[in-house]
Amino acid sequence: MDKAYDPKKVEERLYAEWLDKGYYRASTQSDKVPFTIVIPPPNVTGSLHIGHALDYTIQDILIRYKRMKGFDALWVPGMDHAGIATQMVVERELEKEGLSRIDIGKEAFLDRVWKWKEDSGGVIVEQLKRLGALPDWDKERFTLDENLSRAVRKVFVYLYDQGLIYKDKKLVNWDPKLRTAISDLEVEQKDVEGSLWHLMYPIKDGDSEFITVATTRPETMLGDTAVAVHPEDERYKRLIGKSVVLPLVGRVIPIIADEYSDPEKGSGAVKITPAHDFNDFEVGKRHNLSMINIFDETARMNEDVPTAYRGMDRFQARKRIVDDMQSLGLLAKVEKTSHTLPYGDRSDVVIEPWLTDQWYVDAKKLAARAISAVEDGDISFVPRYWENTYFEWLRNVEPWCISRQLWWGHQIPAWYGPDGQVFVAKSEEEALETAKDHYGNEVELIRDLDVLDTWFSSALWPFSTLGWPKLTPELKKYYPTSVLVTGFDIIFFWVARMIMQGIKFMGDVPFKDVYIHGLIRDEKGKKMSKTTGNVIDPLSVIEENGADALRFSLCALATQGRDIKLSMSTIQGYRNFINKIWNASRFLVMNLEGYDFSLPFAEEDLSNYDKWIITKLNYTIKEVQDSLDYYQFDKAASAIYQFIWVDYCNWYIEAVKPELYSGDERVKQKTRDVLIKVLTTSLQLLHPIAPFITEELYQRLREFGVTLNSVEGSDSESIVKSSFPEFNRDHIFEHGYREIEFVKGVVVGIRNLRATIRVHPSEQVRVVLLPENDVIREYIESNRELILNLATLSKFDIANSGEKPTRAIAQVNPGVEIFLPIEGLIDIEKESERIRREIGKITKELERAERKLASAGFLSQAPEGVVKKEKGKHEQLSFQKRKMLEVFEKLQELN
RNA sequence: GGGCGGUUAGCUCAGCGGGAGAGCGCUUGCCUUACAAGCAAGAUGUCACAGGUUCAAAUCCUGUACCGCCCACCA
Repeated sequence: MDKAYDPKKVEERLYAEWLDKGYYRASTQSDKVPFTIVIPPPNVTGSLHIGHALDYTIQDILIRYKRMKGFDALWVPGMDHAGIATQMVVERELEKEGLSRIDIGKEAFLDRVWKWKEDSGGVIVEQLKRLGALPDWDKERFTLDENLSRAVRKVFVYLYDQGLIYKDKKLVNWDPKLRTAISDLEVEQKDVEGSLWHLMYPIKDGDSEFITVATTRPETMLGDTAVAVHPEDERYKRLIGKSVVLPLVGRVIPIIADEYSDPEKGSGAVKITPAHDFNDFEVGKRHNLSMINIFDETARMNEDVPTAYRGMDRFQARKRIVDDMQSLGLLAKVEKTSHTLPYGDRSDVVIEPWLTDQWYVDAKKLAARAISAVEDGDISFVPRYWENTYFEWLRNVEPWCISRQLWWGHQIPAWYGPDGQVFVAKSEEEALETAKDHYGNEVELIRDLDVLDTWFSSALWPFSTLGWPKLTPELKKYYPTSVLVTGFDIIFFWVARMIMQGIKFMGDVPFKDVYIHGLIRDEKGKKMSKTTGNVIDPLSVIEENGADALRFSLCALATQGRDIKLSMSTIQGYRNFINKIWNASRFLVMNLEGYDFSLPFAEEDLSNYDKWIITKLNYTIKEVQDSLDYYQFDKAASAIYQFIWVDYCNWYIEAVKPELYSGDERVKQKTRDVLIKVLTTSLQLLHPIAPFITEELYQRLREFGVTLNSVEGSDSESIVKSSFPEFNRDHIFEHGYREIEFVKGVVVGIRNLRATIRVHPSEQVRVVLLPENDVIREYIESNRELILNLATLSKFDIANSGEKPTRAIAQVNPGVEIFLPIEGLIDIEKESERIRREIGKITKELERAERKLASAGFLSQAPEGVVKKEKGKHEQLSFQKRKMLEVFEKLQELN
């Protein structure tokens, strides 16, 4: 074996093998209990970033874990067509050729998109493989697949028939760059510095009288149809009912009274532009105001504004209007102000409220059951506090605008007759059929040009990927899925909508748990972004350190309820851990030559440290299982890390080396067996997190005859299919465990003394141990060899009380005094300082124990076990303190 | 304006009613035949602050401060 682990020599080969052998497959034929995850489908335009890496690593860990636990584990992979994102990519491509989608037309454009998808879309799928993720590739889905599209149409028609989807003409968030409506969720509020312009509107027939309104968007004045004041506002009461002449336009518009007008804000009078402001729209409806649209779809001034401004961009028009108002002397003042503006999350341009016909989902009606599903515990969020966020949003949910004026996506299944009558149907044939009935004769229909919001189809993902609307065996077996793993940023976009649709169409929740992980940030806590240049690219991390190191890092950092700060040095630390396992295995392999696995050993052959490591292993198994069952990935990782590195490598292997090199074949046999058993079990515990190295090492050990049981039976050919270790109460050896823990303390004590006087490791020293009682004397006696070996001593003496060495440095452990006699001079000052510090520490703890034991309340009200423990602690501490004081006195005598 | 999360070692974070922990970093000594991507030993804390509950509080409650996020509003 190489001296260091080289992931490059391993990962690609093993992944190909897993594919080849079909380990990823779930099967409806199997009678195992299903465990299902559907992947949050990445955009077809996407490439793997570190956030994906976290999301998929967690899912792969769960799937691999459950598969080993004997579940029929299904992980459905797939991609999202990502309407806007994909259309933008292809449009940019066209732009380079000097073309626009309008130039080539819809048909040709869609052909281009599909071609793009075939050629360069979906690279993320290949990258998933680099990560070691092993979903069921046979079940890969795409949101525009025929069956998924069928599901979309069926859902649309059904909801339409129930009145839960409807068409409405009102203000929407209009993205003038993408030229489409977007939903509330796709609007980002940003703080910006702007101006507040106070405009003077002349009162009609008023003697050069003006009313002043304030606005941050002066260009919208061209669409003003009223000025509103508060009915109780004394300043303006007398003007109510009068009119103003809208400057630049000349339109006469009324001054109306409406509670919406806030006397505290601006001038107290507010211009009303019903076609371009959500609040004004409401005011307009209340007062029957006309709605004058002044923008075209790109937010340029249209034909309904004075000639001077026609065709102007909105910001150009703004400047011009302000200038014109100023020259007319109608600009009262300009204030600097900071306010928030709506931006499109994709286009990053300012959104305009625009009056259009759009399709809406009545989300409020669907929300009720989605709320109760979580309230009733049919779905649990992990961590739980996300439920509040979920409730808050759903309880105040607004109609969901689902139509998009794009080309790439699911075209809305609605057709219009000659008179504008709408026919919603699953197919054109059906629509024609219905239309024929309606009109009494055959007519031509025109299909709605809009497509659906991408999230409309992803909301169906948990059941559409399993075959719905067909009642497939997959749908029956794997729905509802077990857990959804995702980030908090799409709780509204996706999670809530899946729950609404799942309950509506399947009559059951789409998943039982929702594990919400944090966002990955850079080491300083900043969001990673390409423009800041602080991104960690998972693929180059894999290239440098291997997929296992990346996966283990992400797992170890995946604590609940916190964002993750990731740095390269952290990853390197875990890379070292992966390498450590490699070397421990290498050590074993070096000692396996000519070894016969067929010879069993009996439990009575086990030494106390065998029992100690087996006990530790069992506790670790329990810890790992419990942690994974409750999505505590960090705990699982650290339990394994601690066990393998500290317990197994640093203590057990070191303790066992002499036996391994001894001539006693029986002992050698036993030791190798324990070493191998513990290592392979550790590899299994680690496998869900670090699949490559564990498989590689298992394959190498198999060459020596090592085997693992598979979930189906004996001798698993791969660790992927091996059966996850189970906690075994019979393998908890309390006595041996405690004894070794004591011995470890003695060893550390001796090493500590050696380090204090800087004895060279190879230099042999004599040590005297003075046990407090016979039980401890026996412990020491029976572990003599172990102590000698681990503390690198040639011998030590066990003294009786009264036989303390006079010239020695000392250390007091619970139950035993440790002396290291010194030939030369002791640096009394330094040594005194060390002991003083020790005594100080002990004293502090002792005082606390004394205080507790002196409290009547504690003795009467604390549980018995706690009191007993406290007494034991007190006893130990007073022994340590007493003896340390003696040591200290002796030291002073030497002085 | 409403809500959520955080504040523990130099850094990153566990712990969430009964002995303040880990990793990294730091100090010291070691190339000890698995590993220097390593081994051994060590130092480091008003657990943000103020009250309260309790025999017992980093942990539970109330309030404050600061940091971060989400939602809503802004003429």
